[in-house]
Amino acid sequence: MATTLRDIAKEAGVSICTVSRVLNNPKAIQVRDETRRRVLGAAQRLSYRPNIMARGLVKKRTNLIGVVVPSLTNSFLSETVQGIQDIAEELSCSVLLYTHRYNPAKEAEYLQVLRDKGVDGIIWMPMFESNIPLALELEKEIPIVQIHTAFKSLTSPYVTAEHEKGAYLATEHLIKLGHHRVAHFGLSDDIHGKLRHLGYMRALTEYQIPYDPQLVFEAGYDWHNGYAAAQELLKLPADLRPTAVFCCGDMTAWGAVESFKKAGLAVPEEMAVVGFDDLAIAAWMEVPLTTIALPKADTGRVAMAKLDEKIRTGETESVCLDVRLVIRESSQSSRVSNMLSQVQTG
Amino acid sequence: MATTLRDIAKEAGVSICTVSRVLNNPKAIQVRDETRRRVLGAAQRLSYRPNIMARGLVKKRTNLIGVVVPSLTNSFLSETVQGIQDIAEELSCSVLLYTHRYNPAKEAEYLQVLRDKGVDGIIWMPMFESNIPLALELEKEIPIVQIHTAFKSLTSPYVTAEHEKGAYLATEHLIKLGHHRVAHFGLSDDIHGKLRHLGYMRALTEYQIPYDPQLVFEAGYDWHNGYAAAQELLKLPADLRPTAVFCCGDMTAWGAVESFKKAGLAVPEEMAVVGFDDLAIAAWMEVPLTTIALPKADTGRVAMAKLDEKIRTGETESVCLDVRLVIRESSQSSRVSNMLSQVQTG
DNA sequence: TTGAAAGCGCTAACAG
DNA sequence: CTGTTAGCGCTTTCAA
Repeated sequence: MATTLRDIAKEAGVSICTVSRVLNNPKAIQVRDETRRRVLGAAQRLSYRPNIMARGLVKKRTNLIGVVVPSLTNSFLSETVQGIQDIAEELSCSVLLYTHRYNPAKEAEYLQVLRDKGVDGIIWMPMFESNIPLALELEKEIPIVQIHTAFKSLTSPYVTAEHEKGAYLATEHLIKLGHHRVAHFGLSDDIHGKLRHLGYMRALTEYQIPYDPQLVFEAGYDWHNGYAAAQELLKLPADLRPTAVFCCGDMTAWGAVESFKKAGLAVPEEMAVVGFDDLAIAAWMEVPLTTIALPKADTGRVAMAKLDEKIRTGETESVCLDVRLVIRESSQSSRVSNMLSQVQTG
Repeated sequence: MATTLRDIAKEAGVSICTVSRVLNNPKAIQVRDETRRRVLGAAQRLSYRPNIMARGLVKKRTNLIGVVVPSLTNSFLSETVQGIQDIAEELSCSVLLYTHRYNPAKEAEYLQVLRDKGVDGIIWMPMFESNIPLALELEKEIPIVQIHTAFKSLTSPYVTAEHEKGAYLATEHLIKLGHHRVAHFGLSDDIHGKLRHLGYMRALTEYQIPYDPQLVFEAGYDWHNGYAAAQELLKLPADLRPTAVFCCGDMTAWGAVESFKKAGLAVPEEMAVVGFDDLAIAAWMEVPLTTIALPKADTGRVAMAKLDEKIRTGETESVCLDVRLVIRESSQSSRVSNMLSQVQTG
């Protein structure tokens, strides 16, 4: 059986409460040195470890936070979770992790389970509007921070990123490279997809390039989606074919690149491709991928810090983190990029 | 404030203990129907949710398990964790996740924290021998299941996979394809690396191919390692150059393939490549990668099931899960593979 | 069929 | 400086 305060008290010949005092106030003033030494010695000898549940029961604080995300089999989210963990550790707080795999009922269930477990707070990537009522209920009882996306009808703070701006930067980059027919592979029924599409549109507008709906292809975030969309694109008559495509994600872009290569199109010479996310693979592709770097781990880190603030002070601000255009070779030949970098450094 | 048993008791006009009885024994015999109804009604009305910590305190059971792995930014491990979660959910048990990022001190710390938190059991991917003494101590107090690799000096059961056999199958596959000079990119100071190297050696021996140390290159599991090892390999004089290489991981293989392509070598025609792991990317590469499929999610699922068994019965067996050769195009041209499949189906 | 009472291990006033 | 007391929310004998 684990040793308890009582055991130490007996061993040290003091009261339980004195033991508690010694153990909790690292530099306590209110304990005689001699006593302190005895207690510490006994604790050491009996290799005492506090019972977190008992402590939690009385302090109403578990040092446990819950995380609810759709999945981990997605390097994007796993990096975010990693970021959460990093800060959680600094705050010596543990992470209870739940992945609902895009199942609305599970998302709801996990949120509730987390509340029941008595976690101090929840970091949540909201996916289903159907769970808004539940979330409204929960956020009254427990601090919540939304990540990556946010239901604005909740009062809980969020940590997101400039998706729209990222899409704008990506598209602008292609336009500045001289492309006039820029396609977009993306999703129209998804929050991030919509924002990225919006950024794409804004760039076209600002650079006075007419919007051609034929150049927008529905495609999700998987490799296969990109591959398929590229196949569709290649069916366009030669004179309508775009010379560049902005993809909603790096995996999509990768699939597209493979598809283009298979069709005999050189990337970037005959088809420039830009992705979104800046996953590790972007740098490893045969033609390294130009993309938009999203704050993956940072989102997690900031969210955890905000949650902590919210738990302690009851308040915290939302933030929208910045994104960055990462220029590699899939959008331009290295000759061009060398010229560009000379211009920049010159 | 959350509603407690006391609130319900008052609302229903019964004792706290009766409430507890009703709520815990779904089909209890020992409560009058009328009473049961009143209690259930009150619980409903007050939207009661049990306080897990209080319950845990008295039952000495938290329905919490701990998972300690090196990292999540690794699709291999994130799939395993996903597998653990799947079964954990069925057992309605939550997962406390810790990633130590290959830091021995943290691994030790997390293991202890987990014990302190009062988790019912731990699933652990052991990484550092320096933590064996601690583990020996811990396994006396709390059920532990090792995954992916195992310290045999612990009595804790493990769930691993046939790495040696996988390496054997990969190498054998290349040999059967007619390759006589098969290189190996791998790690010599890592458990999995050693096993894979062993399997490679065994295949050579069984097929009476002399072992040439010049063909073994030290390379870790990252893309860059494969890329670098391939560069080294290409420095060999033409007559010594191997025609095939078995890599210790899919990322390594990917890096190698890119390196070969950049050097003008066609894969698989001039250089056959086989990986290990069967990550999602293996199927997406320009030349889909032949590889060894490891039970990633299954390892997690089985481990969680075993841990549960161990928690409940005190005993459970170790297992070594099987692996599978997945033949794609990086090891053989599609003509050959077509011929092969005809042979198989004919 | 129900309730009273003890206690899980810990913290936190309040006295001494 | 230290001990006494009460209680967190729940389960669980043991009686009634």
